[in-house]
Amino acid sequence: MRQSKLFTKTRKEAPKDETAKNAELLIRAGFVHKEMAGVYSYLPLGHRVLKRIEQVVREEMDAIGGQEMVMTALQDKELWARTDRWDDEKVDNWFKTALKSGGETGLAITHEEPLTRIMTDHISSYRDLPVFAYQFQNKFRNEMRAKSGVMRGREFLMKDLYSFAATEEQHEAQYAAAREAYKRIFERLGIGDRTYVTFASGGVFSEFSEEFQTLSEAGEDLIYLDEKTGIAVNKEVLTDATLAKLGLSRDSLVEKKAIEAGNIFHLGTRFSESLGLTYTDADGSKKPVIMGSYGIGISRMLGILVETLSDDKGMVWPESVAPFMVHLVPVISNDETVMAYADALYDDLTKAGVPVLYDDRDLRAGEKLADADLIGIPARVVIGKKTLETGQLESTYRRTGETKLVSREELLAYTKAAEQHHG
RNA sequence: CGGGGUGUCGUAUACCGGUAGUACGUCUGCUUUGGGAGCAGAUAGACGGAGUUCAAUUCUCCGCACCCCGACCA
Repeated sequence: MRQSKLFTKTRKEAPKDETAKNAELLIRAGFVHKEMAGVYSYLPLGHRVLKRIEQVVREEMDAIGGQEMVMTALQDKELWARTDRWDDEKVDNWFKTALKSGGETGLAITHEEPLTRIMTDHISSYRDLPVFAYQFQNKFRNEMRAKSGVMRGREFLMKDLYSFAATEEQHEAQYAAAREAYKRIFERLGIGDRTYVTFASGGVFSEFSEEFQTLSEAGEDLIYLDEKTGIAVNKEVLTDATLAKLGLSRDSLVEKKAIEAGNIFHLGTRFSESLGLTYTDADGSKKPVIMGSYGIGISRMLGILVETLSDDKGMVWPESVAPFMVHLVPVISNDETVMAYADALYDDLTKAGVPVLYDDRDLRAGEKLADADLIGIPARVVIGKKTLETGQLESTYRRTGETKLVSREELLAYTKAAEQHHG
């Protein structure tokens, strides 16, 4: 992509009403636009990252047998009344609206109910189980207080996976598979080393749920981490009884701020029983389906990556989700030879399938380089007089700041390796 | 939802019951070109509605929006 054609622009200053680092940088770099508190539009660069995060998640969901689908945002009030999750007394963060034809609808806060009902059309025998189904879909939650930029929005993109099993063993296997898939996802997104499986409140369905908490000063949660074992406990369930159950001692725990990157739940038969999702077992008996649900906030992940991986110059995208792999920056834009060289290189790289952002704008070096640092593409290739003389490409890696001279072949090999390593 | 705070060009600010100014940014042109350069010109603002007043950005009231702390957060 030629940067001169990119409709978004960078800015030197963040809006005065943004204090969250993720929102400041994302807005300054033109990745997102704030519509109102907790509601953000995703502009081309932000959208590219979002799509790539989605792709990493999709691959891992597919790898465990997940079947992708997409459900509606508008919800049937009657359905939710059957599980007692429509009443404002029970669930207070619905966006509800009147239907012109009479009645009422609401925007989905989650999708256990509709999917369970859908499954009643398709699951009737133990032979139909197990099933994993997932989607990427906007969720709407009427939060009392939106904050932390894109990490706590009223409208946000979420991947939600649901599991349906015949037996407890089958369910445990599904749960374990999802848990492992989540670990791989956070690993691939570059935050595996600072993301911990954390015991948290299980809600009404089970004693505990497991959260994937990413350490960050911007975190809203407090977790207690046993650094030796890597086991963590959310403050909300930190009791002596819990610690005893987990074999942890208070003395070895350190308090850390963290952001919830994902959460996985055992749902038991709570939904299948109230919505009549049953199957006939081999012996002819009717049984409720055992369910689980597993969520990752995709748009929140964008914020987590900015919060945890950026530096004082700007964002630093991991290769797995970067909007482009290479930022091609000719630094003497009034030099025809330099620009011709850069043009040709841009064409070659593009033809070779390398996603390149080409800064063909007529600006001075300082501005281009500052923008490149802000946008955070993994490899920056600077074209200047030196390049013309040596034919070597001056590559700087955003994460390490390391600069080295490489050949075109080496640059291609790097992008390919990055592609492979991170999928 | 409880508490606190803020609304003046995009940002930071100034002044004031009487024509709203400055800096930076942004835009245009020229010069310049390896880390946000220079010159010239231009653009753009009082959150909204009532009220008081000859006159309101300024005072009063009512809204609205945004931010922060807490609570909440399948």
